[in-house]
Amino acid sequence: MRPVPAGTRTPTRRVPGGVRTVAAVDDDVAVVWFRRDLRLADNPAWAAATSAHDAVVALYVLDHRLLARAGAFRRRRVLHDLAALDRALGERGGSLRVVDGDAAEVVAAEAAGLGATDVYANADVTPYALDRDARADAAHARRGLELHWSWGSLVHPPGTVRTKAGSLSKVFTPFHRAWMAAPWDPWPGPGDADVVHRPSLDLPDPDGPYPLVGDEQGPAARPGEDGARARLDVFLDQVDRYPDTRDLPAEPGTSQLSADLRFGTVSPRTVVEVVGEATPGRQAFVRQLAWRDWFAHTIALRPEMVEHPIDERFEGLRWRRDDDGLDAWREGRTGVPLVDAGMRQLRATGWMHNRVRMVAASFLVKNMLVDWRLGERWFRHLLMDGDVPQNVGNWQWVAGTGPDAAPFHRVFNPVVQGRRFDPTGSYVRRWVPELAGLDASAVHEPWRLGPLDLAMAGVVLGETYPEPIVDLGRSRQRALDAYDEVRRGQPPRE
DNA sequence: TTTTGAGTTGTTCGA
DNA sequence: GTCGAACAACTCAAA
Repeated sequence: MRPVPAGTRTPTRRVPGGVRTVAAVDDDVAVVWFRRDLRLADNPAWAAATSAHDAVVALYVLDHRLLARAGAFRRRRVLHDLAALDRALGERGGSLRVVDGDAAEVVAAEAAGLGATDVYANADVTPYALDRDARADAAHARRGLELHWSWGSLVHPPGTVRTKAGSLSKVFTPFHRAWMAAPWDPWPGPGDADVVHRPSLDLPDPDGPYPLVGDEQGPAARPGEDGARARLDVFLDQVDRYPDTRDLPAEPGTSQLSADLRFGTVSPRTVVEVVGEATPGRQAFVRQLAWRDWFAHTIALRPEMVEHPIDERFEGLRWRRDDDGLDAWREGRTGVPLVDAGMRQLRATGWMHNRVRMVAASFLVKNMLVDWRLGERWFRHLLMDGDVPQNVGNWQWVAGTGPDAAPFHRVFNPVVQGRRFDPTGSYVRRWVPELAGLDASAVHEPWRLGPLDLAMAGVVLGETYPEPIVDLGRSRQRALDAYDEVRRGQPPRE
C-alpha cells in the first residue's frame, strides 16, 4: 500500500448544479469492493481503506448470475440495500459505483483504470465466493495491484475459534464456549478519506422484470443501515423476553435481523456489543450469533457440505422421489397446518419463523423422506435472508446429516409443535385462512374432527383443505427405519 | 490411550 | 390437559 503523501489531498468537489466530479487523477485513490457488507459503520474493509488513503471509490459488481438465482425477495432486498448505501455515500459527497461483469476481473480492471493500487474487501466463506475471490486475487496480482482482505461478516473469523486440540469443534456447545472466550479486538473505525463520485450503471429496478415465485405481498422492510438500526432498536426493547417469545411464530419475538446480517447492513459485532449479556434473554440471543459463526466456520473448512452430507453414510440413504409431494410442500398444501402455514409465509413474505423452518424442514426430510438438498434449494431461493452457510448448515442439522448430530433421531411432530408453539392457532389461521373457522384445539389436526364439526367450520377435507399427504405416525417410523439402516451401514434391502 | 461426560431447539407414554 | 420419566444409545471434547 502506498504511503499517503502529504499535501496531495484533493477534496472531492461539488460544482454548481450538484454534479459531483471525479477526484483528481493524482489523488491517492483506493477501491472498496462491497459484497455482503453493505454498510459504512463497523466495516473493516471500509475502515482500512478510508484510513490509509486520500480518497476511495466504493464499488459494487452486479452479478447477474446470482441475481437471477436469488428469489424476488432477496433480490429486492439487496437492490434496496444498495440504493441505501448509495444514499449514505452521497451524504459523504460520493456515490456507489455499480458495474457488472465477472467480478473477479472487473474489480481489478476498475482499480487499474482509476490508477489505484489498493483494493479492499471483506472476505466470505462460500465455495462460490472462495472461487471468485481466488480469481480476483490472481487478476489483481497480474496487474500489480494489492487486494487487501478483512473479515467483516462474522464475529470471529474462521480458524480463530478452536478446541484445545486446535481444531474446529464438531459439536456446538464446546464451540460456543470457545467462541465466548475468544478475544475481541474491536474493528477500527473509518478514516476521513474523500468518497469519490464515479459515473455508474443504474441499479436495476428492484421490482423489475425478474421472474417471480411468491405473490410478492411481503412487507417492505426499511432497507440499509438505517433500517437495520431501527430493527435492532425495536428488538432491544424486547430482547429480555426473548427466551419466552423466540419460539412463538405468531409473536414478533425474534430480531428480524437475519437479512441485515445476510447483506451486512449491520455488523454482527455491533449486534453483540449492543445486546450485551446482561440478562438471560440477551445471552440466548447472542448464542444464536455463535451458531451463525459456527456454520460459517464449518463450511469454510468443509465446502463440500453444500452438496453432500457431512456424514458420508447418508449418501447411501435412499431418499424418495415424490414430485407431487414436493410441489405440495412448496406450495403449502401438505394438509399439515403448521407446515403449510410456514411454507405459505415463506412464499408470501420471503421469511419464515425459525421454529417453523425446523418443523417444515423436518417434515420434508423425515416424514416425506425427501432429500434435504431439494428443500435447502427451495428455502435458499425464496428466503430474503437466504445464505448458503446458514441454510445448508441448518438443513443438515435438521436432517441429522451434519455436525452436532444427536445420538438418536429427532422427528418433529408438527401437531405437537403446533400445540406447543402456536397454542391459540393464530399463526396457522393467519396463513391458512381456510382453517380460520377452527378453534385452538382442532386447528393443528383438522383430520381429527368429524365431517359435521368440520362442515360447521366451513372445512371439507380434500376440497377446501387437503387431507394430510402422509400419516404422521407411519412416516415417522419409516424415517427411523431408513436412518437406522444407513447408520448401521446395512446394505439396502430390497 | 482411555475414559468420562455431555449433547439447541424431541416424542411418547402413563399417572 | 399436564407433567415427569423413559426412550434413544452415537460421537465428540476434554480430562
